[in-house]
Amino acid sequence: MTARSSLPFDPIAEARRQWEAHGWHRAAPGMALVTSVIRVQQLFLARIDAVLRPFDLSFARFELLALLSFSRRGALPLSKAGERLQVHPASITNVVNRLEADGLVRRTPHERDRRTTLVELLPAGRDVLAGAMAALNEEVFAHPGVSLPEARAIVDLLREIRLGAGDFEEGGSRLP
Amino acid sequence: MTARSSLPFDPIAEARRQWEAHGWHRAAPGMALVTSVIRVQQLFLARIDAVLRPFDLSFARFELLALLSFSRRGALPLSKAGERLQVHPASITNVVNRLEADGLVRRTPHERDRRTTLVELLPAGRDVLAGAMAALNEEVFAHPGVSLPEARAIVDLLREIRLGAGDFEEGGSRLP
DNA sequence: TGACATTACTTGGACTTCCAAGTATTATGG
DNA sequence: CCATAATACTTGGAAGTCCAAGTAATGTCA
Repeated sequence: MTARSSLPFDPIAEARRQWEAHGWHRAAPGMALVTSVIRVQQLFLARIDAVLRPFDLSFARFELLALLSFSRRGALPLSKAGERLQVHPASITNVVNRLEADGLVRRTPHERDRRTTLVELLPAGRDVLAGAMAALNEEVFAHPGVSLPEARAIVDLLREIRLGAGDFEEGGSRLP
Repeated sequence: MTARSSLPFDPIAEARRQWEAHGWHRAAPGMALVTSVIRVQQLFLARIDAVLRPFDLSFARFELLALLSFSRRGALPLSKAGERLQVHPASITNVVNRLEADGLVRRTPHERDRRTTLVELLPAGRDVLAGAMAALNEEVFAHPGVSLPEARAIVDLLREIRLGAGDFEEGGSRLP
């Protein structure tokens, strides 16, 4: 679970020192930022995977179940799901295959557009999701490792990065 | 490269709305934090991979080359490298296999401890690293998508999360 | 209408990461 | 000293991701 023994020093601070020592002053802060984000993501994902393992879910599979449960009809085109979860179409196919094999969702043809396939949340999927959601909320999301104001601050700052990267449009309407 | 079309709204804000609507108030901020970190990591990693592709390097391979270049003798035990890069031993084996096949590093037996294998940076590896480092610094690290004070703020906040997760010990000595 | 582009999904392959188990070597304690 | 534990690395397998290419269906424009 990437839970190696803890180091006697901050590896990112050490890396920054190396960058400065080599004269890469303009890049050092960005390097520290990028490396920090990657590392914290690893830590979060390790915790998430550990919590979801008893439910036989990966985070990607959990996200798809959650997304479907929030949709009006409990069903979405694969393309819409991939767009919302920001993953490659092939990955969606893979995730849906797994969930379908476990009986948590099923594929349904689209009524008008025969290119499109819908993923539909099944009752069994809703049950598994409920348990996984409670566990994740309690064991990970409720204890992210920083105070509430700090969490808000990080989310706001990271939002700027996502916006700058063209992840979404500022101030759009609702309606997914 | 996970560079799907941009959404007309912020998917994380939308998710938070769903959490609140379901009464999961205690978990909503943490959910937004965790999801933000995961998404920004994907964005950074996509940019990094694109820049490193011409050098035939993954970020993991780049990190190992950089780590070796910073070490006094240009060589480290596999175990030390894995510890510093915070990855599974099997992953280090894999990364070293790739770099060795490309002639960028080589394995060397440890003089005293015959269990241990050293990875040694070869001149070809140093050359490739120099180019990749310049490209990464210029094209990614120098433009992380936020201002310098904001970058510092994020690094400091994320440091708290890493520290709380037992990633490293506060105020240790230098010496990697 | 009919060629051509676009969209939606699937498939196969290359990579990567992790875990579990196995081999080899070194350290430890009675 | 020797059985046992711990450490270092490798291997094989399961998952997951992405890309490139392929099939099928729909849209577009002359």
